Amino acid sequence: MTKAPVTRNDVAEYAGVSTAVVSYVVNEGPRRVSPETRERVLEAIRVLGYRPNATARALRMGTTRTLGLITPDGGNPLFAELAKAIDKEAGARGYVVLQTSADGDPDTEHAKIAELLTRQVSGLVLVAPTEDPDLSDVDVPIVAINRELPAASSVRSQYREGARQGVDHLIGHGHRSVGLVIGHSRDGRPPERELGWRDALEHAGLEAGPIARTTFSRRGGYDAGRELLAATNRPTAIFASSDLQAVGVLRAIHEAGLNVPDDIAVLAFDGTAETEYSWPPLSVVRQPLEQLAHQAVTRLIDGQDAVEALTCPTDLIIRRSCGC
Amino acid sequence: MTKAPVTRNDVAEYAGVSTAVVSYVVNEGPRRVSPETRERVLEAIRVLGYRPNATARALRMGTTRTLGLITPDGGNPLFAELAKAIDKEAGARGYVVLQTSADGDPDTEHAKIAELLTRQVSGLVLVAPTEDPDLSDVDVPIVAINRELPAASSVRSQYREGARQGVDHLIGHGHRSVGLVIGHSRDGRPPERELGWRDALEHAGLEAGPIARTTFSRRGGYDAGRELLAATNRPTAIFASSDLQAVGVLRAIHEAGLNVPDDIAVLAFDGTAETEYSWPPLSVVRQPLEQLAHQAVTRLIDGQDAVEALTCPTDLIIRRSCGC
DNA sequence: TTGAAAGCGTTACCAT
DNA sequence: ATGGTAACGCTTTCAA
Repeated sequence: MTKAPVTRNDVAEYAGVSTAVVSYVVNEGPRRVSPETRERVLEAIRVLGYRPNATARALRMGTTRTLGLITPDGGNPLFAELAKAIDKEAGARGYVVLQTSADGDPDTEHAKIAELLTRQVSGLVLVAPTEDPDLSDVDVPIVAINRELPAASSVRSQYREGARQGVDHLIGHGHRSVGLVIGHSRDGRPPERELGWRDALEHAGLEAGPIARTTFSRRGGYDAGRELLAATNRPTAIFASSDLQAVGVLRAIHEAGLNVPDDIAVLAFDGTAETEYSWPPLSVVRQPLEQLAHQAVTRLIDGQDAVEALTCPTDLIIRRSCGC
Repeated sequence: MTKAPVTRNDVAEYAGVSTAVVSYVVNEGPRRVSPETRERVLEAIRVLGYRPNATARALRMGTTRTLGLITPDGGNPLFAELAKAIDKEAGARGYVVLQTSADGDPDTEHAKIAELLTRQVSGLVLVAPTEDPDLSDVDVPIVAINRELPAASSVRSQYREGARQGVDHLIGHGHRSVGLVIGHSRDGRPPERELGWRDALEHAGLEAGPIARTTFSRRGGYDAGRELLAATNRPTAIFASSDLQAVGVLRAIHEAGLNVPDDIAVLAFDGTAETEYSWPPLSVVRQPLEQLAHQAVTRLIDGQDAVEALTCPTDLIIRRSCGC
């Protein structure tokens, strides 16, 4: 259980070589090692159960090969799925990820960033939404996902285009009034998804339907759903800007004794696994989480200084809630 | 963006003291420092933007204050919520957590364990279910959550008692036939939750209802649900051993045009957030994730060698799917 | 109260 | 092809 750790010194001694040689065989470089010596070292490593100490290596090399990931809430399925994708990408590159939640609180996020920097992460992934943190003294590459950060690279889903495509689809079903459930604007400007919703309506010559602004949560969606249902101009379709909200909307509709999609159609943005088994299964505009993860990790590790935002197209997934 | 890192040496120089003194003030020990010197050092730290290098510290101290966490699937809400709870507990103790998924694959889990050990984690949390890994050369404390591991401490939800309580509740509603949706047995023995289900039935003098064995997934639950509905002895209530499965069961029932709970009652084990907004909201036996997390982290950090299993009681949460 | 220096496990340069 | 060794940034003992 708690044996004394085997160091590279022990291996060298056992194999009758210098520590440098052990290093050469462990790292397959930078110098060649004769086959027989190599074999001896390998044998020593096996016998002794030697495991290289990544901490010492990191100190020496100046890189931990560790990524830091901060999401607003690790318990949120969207962020959990994103995190999983990031871990997978990182793992494929020999990186490991320190994941933590900021609880949507700027101070907490700031503290977490500091902690991760102290831990010498090689790069930082910051996921929306939280207020912009102070990044002035950050000395590692950062990429923001679904979030615009001054002086940080950013990778995003095409919120606006995706939303528009989703709402277009709803309109295609003949709906003339499409309600919107969306979060509160963070920076005073209307959120991208709201813009996409407007784009679609406008293009179809329709009036903007009722809007319910609420939190990005199931509960928020539920409240918003009730609000929309109670409105004098009750919409015949609802576009929810997140899965969580959509699920809440669904509950509100069920409670009202209404049917989805016959009485009201629903379409959600995000497309986490949960939506596939809601009742009815939700048609969604799916965020390309794997792509976002891939791009983010690639940028961080390969250090494309490209600070310009990269946007990834979403995917319209048709299920039952839209009326297809 | 990429400035040269400020070391403790720079601080010492700037403050006109030795590096030892800087250490004393940063760590508030082990020696006292005169107020004015201390102030100079603090000032230097502030001006220079010095951030201690945790890697070097870890090397010197022999501990990284980092926990490793391996779940079968970080995208699974249950594990995501557990991970969040663990991160919170760890964070409160100044620890940070390296989280990764094993995809339910023993080889992957083994590889991840090796990677984390190389990273010198101070402790390892292994979450069920995967086949037992080889832990022989692990030299850090391990705690298994909801999983029995030879030579590892373990913290678990009271599966059997919780299941029994849930099924008892169903029986209390007058159900005489309670079906079971459960995973495949991993070690040949019947799973705890199945035992609990049997306990309740037996105690009530009821026959064991139909059982559908499937995967721990929404899809698995859906298939199992259809199976149970098609059975000649269709049960009037179903106990699902996980949220994911319950959600699948719900879908199968809806598709069959049946009503929950009027035609069939459903009760699930786990109690993740998703169940609160399913339709209808699921009554659940909730796993005490925060407690599990707290106990696991405490054991790891404080190193209670107590290898005996600790079990935490579950919580019966009544919502609508049981018929209350 | 403060400073010098050893040493944690590596890597890689410079010798040999 | 291999060995000796300095250095990475830090903590802490020992001396002053």
